[in-house]
Amino acid sequence: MTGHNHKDAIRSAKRGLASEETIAGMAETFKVLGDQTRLKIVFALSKQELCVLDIAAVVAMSESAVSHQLRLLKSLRLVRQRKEGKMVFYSLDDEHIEDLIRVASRHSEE
Amino acid sequence: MTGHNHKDAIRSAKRGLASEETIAGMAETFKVLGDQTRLKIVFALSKQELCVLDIAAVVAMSESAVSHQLRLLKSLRLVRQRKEGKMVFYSLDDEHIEDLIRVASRHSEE
DNA sequence: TGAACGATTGAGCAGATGTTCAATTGTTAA
DNA sequence: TTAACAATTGAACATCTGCTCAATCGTTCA
Repeated sequence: MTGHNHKDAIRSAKRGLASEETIAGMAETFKVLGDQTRLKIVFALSKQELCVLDIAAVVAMSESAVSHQLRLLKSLRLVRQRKEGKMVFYSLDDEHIEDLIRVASRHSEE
Repeated sequence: MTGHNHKDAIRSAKRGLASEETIAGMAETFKVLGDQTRLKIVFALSKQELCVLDIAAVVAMSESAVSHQLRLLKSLRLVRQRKEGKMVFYSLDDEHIEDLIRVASRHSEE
């Protein structure tokens, strides 16, 4: 009689689940960090603001590729921009992101 | 003379960057959590072990879709399996993942 | 044995993703 | 004004992703 009660297990597991909205938000956050180019950009900006060309140099990607990714990061409010002459400086606009990166890097280095 | 020194900015930003290997590992972790189905599976398993059918019920996906995702989660060692009769019970196999979820959910609920 | 059940697998497909390339915008300096 | 530079944009493209569907495997039990 070591049976498994599906109904109870399902009910209990559903209770532990976050709301659809929260899940969607979390997945979006993870997804945006789940790309090497974007992750490097976020890393680079965590120390200082940088212009697009500098970011491109740091992450070793084309100016255009970086610009596309910055647009995405900006639309999700992870990043903020400041214009100065013909340059546009980007910086992090989300203090939680650095926490996530810290936890994940600890995890990856084991 | 409020000029911007590209060389210095790039050099300094590069220093702050994690190793290619670490970046790749982190991106992979974020990517695997950056999908609603997988995120729900991880959520569900954070409370208790569950068989495939129960997981499918909880995340409201087909048995097949869930099985495919479980295979991926297992290959990345986020999840572990235990056979019992004709059922296979899955559970979390990575204690860091729950930290990440905790941080991200705090982030998403603001 | 064979029917039922839980789980896995592979092919196929539609949609999403990330980069490149070329064109373009806006700003500065000659 | 023109040339050079920084950045952005859109189209095109190849690749990747995640699901469905049907077939299959393995186990239990009638």
